[in-house]
Amino acid sequence: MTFFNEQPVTAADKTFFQLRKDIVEGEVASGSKLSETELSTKYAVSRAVIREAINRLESCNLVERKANVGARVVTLTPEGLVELYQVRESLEGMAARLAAKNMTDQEIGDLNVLLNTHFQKVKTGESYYQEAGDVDFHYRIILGSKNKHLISMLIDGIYHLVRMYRVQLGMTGPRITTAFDEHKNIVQAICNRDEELAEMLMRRHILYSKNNVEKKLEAVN
Amino acid sequence: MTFFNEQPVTAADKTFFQLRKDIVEGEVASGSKLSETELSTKYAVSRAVIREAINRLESCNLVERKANVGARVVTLTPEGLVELYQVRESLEGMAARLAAKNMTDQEIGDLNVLLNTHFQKVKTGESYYQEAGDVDFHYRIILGSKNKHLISMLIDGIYHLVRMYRVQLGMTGPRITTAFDEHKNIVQAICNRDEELAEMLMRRHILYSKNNVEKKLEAVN
DNA sequence: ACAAATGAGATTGTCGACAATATAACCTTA
DNA sequence: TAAGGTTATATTGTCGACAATCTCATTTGT
Repeated sequence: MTFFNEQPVTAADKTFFQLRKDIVEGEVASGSKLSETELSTKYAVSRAVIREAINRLESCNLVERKANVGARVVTLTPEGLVELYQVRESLEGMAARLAAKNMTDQEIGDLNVLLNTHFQKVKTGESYYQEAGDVDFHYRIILGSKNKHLISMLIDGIYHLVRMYRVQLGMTGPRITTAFDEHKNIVQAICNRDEELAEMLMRRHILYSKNNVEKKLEAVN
Repeated sequence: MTFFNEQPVTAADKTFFQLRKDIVEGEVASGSKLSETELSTKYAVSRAVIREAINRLESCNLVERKANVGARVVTLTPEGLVELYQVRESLEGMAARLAAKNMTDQEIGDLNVLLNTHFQKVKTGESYYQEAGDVDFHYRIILGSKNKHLISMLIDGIYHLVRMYRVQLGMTGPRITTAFDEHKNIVQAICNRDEELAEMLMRRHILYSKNNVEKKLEAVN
């Protein structure tokens, strides 16, 4: 998976990545306050570095900040999850449309290869698919859109929040084979350069995914 | 117009707003370098404040930053404009869909009132409509979606860049009366709680708008 | 007893100085 | 002369200290 090729260069980068990881994986609790002095001792950097990291986390929608008061990790709610999937439906639908238009034949070929490797794993019953595989599939289509803003909004803007919901609410269940078929149909539409269909199928795919996630959410509560 | 109710509280806020205004309106040239020391003397604040402002501007897609090198104001290109409108089509389409679902009857009533005042101004030939009126219309529907991420992405994320294109490429021409009719139909769909149609009409509206803007862009070059 | 005012403590916001890095001019050498 | 290395300069990154603001407990007055 060629996902996280972003590599830190400054101390603020490292701190940002580390803090983001800790938040997404729940090591820093959802809803908890982010004290600048406390974090600066914990991560052994100055407050200026922490402040920059927190600012970037705010851009990712992972923390909320109030002037002269401070920053808190976002709280996860069913409503928030629904809103997130609504945005995903919209943006990733458009991404699929643009991918059908802009991906090279080479890239589409690679996508088919990826799908085949997933198919092998699904057949042998490996559970690898759901997490990394699904992410990788969506990631490639997003990049395939070749739209800078779309890519930035999805990858930098909401992907980590989606992952935070998945990790912290334990959304790593099945829905493997059906999701695989949906992926296959989306790729087929992209192969055919059918923008309209690619968008529609991607939107449905995310809608199904949302319904599935909501069902699990109800089961938990 | 109740657009900019955001009011600065810290020095970083003020500097951010001022710098954003200067960039959008072209006072700070597109593509120019943002020197931290230079700006700190110009705006009479410390470099820390400037750095925070620049970080926020990066989140708005108004400047691009490279580690250890610095920040530059984004350059405006025809391709960038197309990408921006593609994202708008996607997000504002979804906003219209959600507005048809989530706006209160009161809010829809207010929207109709707004439309009527615009109609009066269009009839008497005032050009006020295009700029502020169009913005206000879209703004209300975005807020009407009641979706936090959608609102944040559109208002904080891309609106100012859209405005930067409009101002600097002189996109303040006609397309008044036809756009008005499109607005009217969108509101009608929202009145009828027809989510499907509201989204479709909004997407078309933005598509037309994009084509119109592109035509002007060609005329300029 | 309750509400508003006051003050102590802690947290965020801002600042100037220093360290690390990139850019560009200059020098060296083939 | 051109290519490569080196130094000088300027810019960004990081730090600790101080100022401004908020929070909350205590006090004060009715």
